[in-house]
Amino acid sequence: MKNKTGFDHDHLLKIGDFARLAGTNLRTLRYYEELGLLCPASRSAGGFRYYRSTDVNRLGMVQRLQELGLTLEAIRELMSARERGSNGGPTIASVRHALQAQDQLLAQRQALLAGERERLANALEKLHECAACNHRPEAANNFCEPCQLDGRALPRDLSALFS
Amino acid sequence: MKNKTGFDHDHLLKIGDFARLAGTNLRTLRYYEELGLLCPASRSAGGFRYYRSTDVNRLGMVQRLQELGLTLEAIRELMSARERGSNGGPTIASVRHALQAQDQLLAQRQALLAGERERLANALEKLHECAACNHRPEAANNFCEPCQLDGRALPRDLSALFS
DNA sequence: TTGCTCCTCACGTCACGTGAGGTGGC
DNA sequence: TTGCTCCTCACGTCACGTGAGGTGGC
Repeated sequence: MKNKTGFDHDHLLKIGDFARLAGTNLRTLRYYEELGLLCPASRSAGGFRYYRSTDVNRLGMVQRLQELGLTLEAIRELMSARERGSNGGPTIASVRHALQAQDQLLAQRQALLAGERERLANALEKLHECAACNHRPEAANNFCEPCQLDGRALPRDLSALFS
Repeated sequence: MKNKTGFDHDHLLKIGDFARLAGTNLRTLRYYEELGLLCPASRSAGGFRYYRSTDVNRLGMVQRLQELGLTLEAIRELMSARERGSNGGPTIASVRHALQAQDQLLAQRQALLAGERERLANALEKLHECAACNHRPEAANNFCEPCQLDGRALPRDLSALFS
């Protein structure tokens, strides 16, 4: 079960298999290793990277944090769980801190999205009124006469598309 | 009220003032013009860009769509409201379509975020159990003995941070 | 006229994409 | 041994960041 380098590669995946499992590609994995974000568990004598299958979970977290707009450097810091316990691994407290920080980011983003959807709904409602009106806003003025007279501003999301 | 180029620049903003108003910077505005995403309403004889203040709404929509991960090219297409009415402006139908497409993207993202928060909550709960246990998962095995015995896998979000 | 703002190159950066040319592993 | 996978450069791209050197506008 050991190869000639003396390292047991059972249960480890070559980069291609790991990439398929994780839904990413070779270039990205090599780049993440360069940044110290996700390193292979070992290398063969010929330089082949070998990954633990459980590291797909780590990669998944990186991907989800990227969707929130964090840079890879910020992600590395957030996931590094800086304090290390007596066994060399992260402490319970540091892991909790990292998870709570992520939850805060998610909650903030949720609030933004809810606000944006509400604005879109308002814009669509107003657009329904516009459909029954014989005026159209134009880029140059951003108001139609009827709305201008009663002081109702055009919703921003309509202004964005009519100009 | 007209300058020597014969163009009325009243109510128009120079790029710096527009950038401040919109919460962006000069380079970004020039780049968006290059892509045809947001063009100044006019130029002075000396080449100065002049923007309509209402175009901050258009820029805001670009920024919100960027946060959803769309490329600038995809944003340009989504906001171009391709069909144009008899007055040269976009039609009610094309604007409605663009707004509804955005709402779908937002709804999808909301669903993802809700799922992620649920997973984080599960991980934090499990972590609370771990705090009362004298084993710690390690990168090499991803399981502690007690959990391995009763077949409960480590939540992915914990695996991500313990390995 | 002074000073602040604007202009156009043009090179740098981040997070990869995409070959080129060569070698490892079952 | 064959063929598929992997390796390391290294240049390209997207969405800007950041000067350099020069000009416009009230």
